[in-house]
Amino acid sequence: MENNNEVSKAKMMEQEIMRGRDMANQLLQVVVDSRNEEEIEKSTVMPYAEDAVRKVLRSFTNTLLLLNNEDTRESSCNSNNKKKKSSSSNKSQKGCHKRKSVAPSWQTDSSILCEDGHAWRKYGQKKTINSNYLRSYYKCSYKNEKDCKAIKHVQRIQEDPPLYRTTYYGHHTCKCSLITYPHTRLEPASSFESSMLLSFSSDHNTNNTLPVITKQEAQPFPSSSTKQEPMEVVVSNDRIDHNQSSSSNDYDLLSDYELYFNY
DNA sequence: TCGATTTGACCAGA
DNA sequence: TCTGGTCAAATCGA
Repeated sequence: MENNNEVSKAKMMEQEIMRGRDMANQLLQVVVDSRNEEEIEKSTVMPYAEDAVRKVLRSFTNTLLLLNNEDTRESSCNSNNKKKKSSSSNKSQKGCHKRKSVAPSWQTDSSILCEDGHAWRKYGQKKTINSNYLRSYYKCSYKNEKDCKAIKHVQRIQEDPPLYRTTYYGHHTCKCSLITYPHTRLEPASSFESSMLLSFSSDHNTNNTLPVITKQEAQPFPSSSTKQEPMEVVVSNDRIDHNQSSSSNDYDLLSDYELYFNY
C-alpha cells in the first residue's frame, strides 16, 4: 500500500517535471523566435534569457534522469559492465556488444524531437521489424572524453501527425549538462535556432483562446546536422511503464501544424 | 581538413 | 535463426 502511494507520488512528480520541461522548451522557442523578429532591440537581453531557458531545460532533464535512475541504476551499471567485458574480450571485432536487456530510464513520446539540454551524437540507425520507420541511436557527445554512458533511441512511431518515441538509457556522468557547452552556444546562426518557427493564434474552431503553435521545424539537437523532415509541436510525454497506446489516439483531432497546450 | 552522419558488417541475446 | 545494438569505414558538409 505504502509502496503504491510512493510510486504514484513519484509518477506525479515526474509528470510535473516533464510538464515543466515541455513548457521550458516552448519558452525557448518563443525566445528564439522573438529574437529573430527584433534582432536589434533584444540582442542584448535575449541571449541571457535564452541561456537561462536552456539551463532550466537541462535541469529538468537531469532531474528526470535522476528520478528514474533510482531503481534502474544498479541494473544499468551491470549492463555497462557486461558491455565492457564483452568489448574488452574481443575489441578487434565489430559490433561485439550484448543486446541491452536493461529497462530504459525513461521514455517520452513527442511530435518534435525537442532539445533536452544534452549534446548527443548519432552512431547508428536501423529499421526494426515492429516498425515501418528507422530507429536512430544516439550516445552522449562526451562519451569518450568523460566516459559518459548515457544513450538514447529515437523511434518514429506514427506518420500523421508525426510522433517520435525517445527512450533514454543510463544517465549523464559527464556533468556537461551543468555548464555551457559548445553545442548550446548562443550564436544566432546555429542550425537549431534558425530552424525554429513558432507562432501563436486562437483556435477559431473551438473558441479556444489557448495558444496554438501554427508551425515549427526542429532539428533533433543543436549539435546535430541531421537532415530531418520538418516536424511539429510537442504533444505528450509518457513513461515506459504506462499504457503506450494512448499516445497515438490523443491527437486525431489535431491538424498537421496545430497543438493545443493544456495550460 | 576536421567533425558529424550514414551505412553495411558483425556479434550476441532471445 | 532472427533481430537489436554497436562499431567503424566511407561519405558528407562546413
